[in-house]
Amino acid sequence: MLESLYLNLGQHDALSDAEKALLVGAMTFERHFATGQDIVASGSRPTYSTLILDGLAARYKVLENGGRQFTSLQVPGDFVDLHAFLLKTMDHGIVALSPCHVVFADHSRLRAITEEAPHLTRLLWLDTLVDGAIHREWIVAMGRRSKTSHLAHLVCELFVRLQVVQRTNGMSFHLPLSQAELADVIGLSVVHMNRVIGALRKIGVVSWANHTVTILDWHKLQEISEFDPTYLSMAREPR
Amino acid sequence: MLESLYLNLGQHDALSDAEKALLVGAMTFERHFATGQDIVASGSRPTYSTLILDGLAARYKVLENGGRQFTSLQVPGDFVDLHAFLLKTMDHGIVALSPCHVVFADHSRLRAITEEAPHLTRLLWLDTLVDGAIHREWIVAMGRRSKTSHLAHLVCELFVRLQVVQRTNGMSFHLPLSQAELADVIGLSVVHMNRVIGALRKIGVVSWANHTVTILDWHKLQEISEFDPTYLSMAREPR
DNA sequence: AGCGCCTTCTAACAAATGTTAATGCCCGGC
DNA sequence: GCCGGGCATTAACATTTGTTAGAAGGCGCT
Repeated sequence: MLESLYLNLGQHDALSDAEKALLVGAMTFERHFATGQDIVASGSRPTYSTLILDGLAARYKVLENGGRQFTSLQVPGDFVDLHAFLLKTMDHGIVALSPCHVVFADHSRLRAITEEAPHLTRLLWLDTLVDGAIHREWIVAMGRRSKTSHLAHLVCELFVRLQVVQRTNGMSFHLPLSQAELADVIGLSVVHMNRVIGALRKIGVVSWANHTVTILDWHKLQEISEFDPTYLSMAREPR
Repeated sequence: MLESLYLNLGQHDALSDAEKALLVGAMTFERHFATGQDIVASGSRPTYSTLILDGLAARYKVLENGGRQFTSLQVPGDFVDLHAFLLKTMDHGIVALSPCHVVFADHSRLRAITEEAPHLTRLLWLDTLVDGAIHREWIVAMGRRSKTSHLAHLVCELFVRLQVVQRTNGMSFHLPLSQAELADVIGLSVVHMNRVIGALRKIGVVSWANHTVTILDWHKLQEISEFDPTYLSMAREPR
């Protein structure tokens, strides 16, 4: 059941069978969320952390003027609120962007892992560090890239992350986001989001229809976005 | 010597004397960096992590067109590259924005802490999680706040973080950033950065001169920026 | 005091992005 | 098959932000 988690953690360093067993043992119950449902509410203090088995979710904050900003997209194999294990209080919400199948890991069992399994602890820590590295890349994209480049970068990132957990199909992947939702990822108005997607299409590097993105020219896409996957720490080495 | 680190980690949960001793034991040698010097180079694989004892530093990435974006500001008590302990390869550089006094912690000794001191490990992990929470807040600011609100938020954040490590003076703090550097924080052109600072001044919520920021109206500043310190996890509770 | 350099600040204009509104398309419910 | 609602797309116009250029201020150095 935890295959995608093994793929996610295992891309950085080898996972032993004992460690896999500890992860299985940390899981309590499973649940399904419908599109648009909150998986974790902002301000809550969960006593478990949520692992996505299938589906797409996102962290978000809402401002007083009603504006919403997604701060991350979460794919299968991601612990969407592993940080709440130590941060305690959620400072943001997490919403299902597609039907999501998740499983909950109890904080008490995660704590036991930190007491007894240092290597696995480091891998979980690393998982949150990669999260931070992705945040930094988003900050750079928002601050200093053109919007076209930003979107291209996002496509590259999602493709690579989904490939790790075997959710790509050739050079295509499913992206169940409306343009309004995408605008809340990039930080744009819907109208301009539409223009930017049109620009990427026009260049001919991607086709984008029916919520399916197909990369037509990976090399050029990478060039436009200056995408360098170093920040995803995909090298398998002792951690 | 590590007072500011104790203040930083200790704001989240109590630090025992044994833990403080472990931290002291992890430190190897000290060093000074001049303004503008790189403390850690992008692409390097450091075998130690750097703790700021005094001074201001920043993480940054540079794009091909020469644009630079800071992805975080680091104050005394911050481990600027604790994440490199597990990420291994630096995907960004770290530069001194003022004269910096730092001390290096060997990765082998940090690793020993993860093997032997679970609670201290969780506090160090937490430190990187707060880092991530700050990143998320920056993403929200870049994506959905007005530039004035973004700058106001930054002022609030820095004030609170500096207060924790006792680097404020009443409602003032020293911010040794040129407007060009500030523009690389917010993601603006220098000219527009100047306009935005002018706007904040005009509203009368801050005075800003000689690299010293004084908050004249905390309440209004907080209102403009919708600053809510929850994300900094300043509550002291078991972690 | 005078010089050179960096930084702040302004102006004028150009480009990017937001807003409002309208159109057409697709898809599910009846 | 028809209707209604959400979504994608486009247009026209407003606002924000960037660019280029230059003036003015501060500050260390000689």
